[in-house]
Amino acid sequence: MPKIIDHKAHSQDLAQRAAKYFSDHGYAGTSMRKVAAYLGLSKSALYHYFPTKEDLFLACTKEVMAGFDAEFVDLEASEEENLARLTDFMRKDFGTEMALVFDYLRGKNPTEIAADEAMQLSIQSYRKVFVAISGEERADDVMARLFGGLLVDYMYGKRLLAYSG
Amino acid sequence: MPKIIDHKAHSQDLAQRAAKYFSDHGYAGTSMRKVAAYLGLSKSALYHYFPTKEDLFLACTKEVMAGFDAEFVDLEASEEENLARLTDFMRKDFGTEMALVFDYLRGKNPTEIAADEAMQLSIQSYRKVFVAISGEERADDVMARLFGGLLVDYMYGKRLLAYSG
DNA sequence: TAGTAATTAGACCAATTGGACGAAAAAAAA
DNA sequence: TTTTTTTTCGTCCAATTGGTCTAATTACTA
Repeated sequence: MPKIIDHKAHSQDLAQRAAKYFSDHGYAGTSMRKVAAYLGLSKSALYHYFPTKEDLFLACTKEVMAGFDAEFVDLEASEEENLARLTDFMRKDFGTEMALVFDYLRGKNPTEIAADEAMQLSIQSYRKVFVAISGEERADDVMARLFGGLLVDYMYGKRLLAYSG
Repeated sequence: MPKIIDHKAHSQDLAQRAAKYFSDHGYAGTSMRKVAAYLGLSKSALYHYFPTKEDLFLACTKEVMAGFDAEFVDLEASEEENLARLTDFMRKDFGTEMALVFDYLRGKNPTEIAADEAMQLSIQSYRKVFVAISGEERADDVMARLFGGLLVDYMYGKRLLAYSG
């Protein structure tokens, strides 16, 4: 009956690519027309996969927040080496991803954030990586230090504080 | 000749209040009409003070980024106490202020950020406070840890990592 | 009181927005 | 081939956008 396309897989692919546009332009700065053009399809086709703009945005944040993997850690390597690799990996998209996160959390109060499934899933999957690298006890502290280093570096526009390889 | 109003002081007051609206709604999500209504004046009046939307936004970021003072530090108190007070103070508006910063930096590359006067002025004024609290040598590290703690706490929706009073 | 300049209000404009809709095109099943 | 269902396209709409312009209002000076 249908065309060959795997609807779900195609949706995820679109959402993943659309995430870049959202984080580059912000939620309100992104129009369905423009993101459709960016993805190379018509507005109607985009609406076929995502009934509303918010549906698309939520799919995007899910894709971004999910795309992180505890297999990243190299058990052979030292903590230093692992943190340096992780830092380099995260630095690439830190600005755009944080912009997306702040857009997503905008207007939510702490209670709502704590209850937000996507956000909590995301940060827990980050945490797992730090537990694997630095152990349960020091994980939170190391995570805060690395995020903070990236944040301050981002605002400086320089590599200064974050570990690096 | 004019009405009594001090044009410059009035502008700054408007910008300071408008900053809240911008960080709550994002740049593209803020319309001149709505922010004018929020400020309690007409759109034309707002345009009288800020010729374009971008002028208003820049004035807002300047107000927010400038509003930080090295006199915050209590030389009598311990480092712990100073950091706890600073954390509590920054936690209040951390989400909205970071949202504004990320909106401001959106699309800029590291070189442009490093060359951006407002951003560099802002982070240096932060840094001064940390130098006063923890000394020149440890200032950057402590700053990164505190920012990171606030960031992770914000994403958790809980007080967990940041120092607190 | 009359004059003058800063301030405000409201109508107006072209462009863009999110979304709805019906019809065309594509590809599988019969 | 014919049917059926998914995917795509282009058009249309009311609402909102940033910004301009003219007219009214204000509060000071003379």
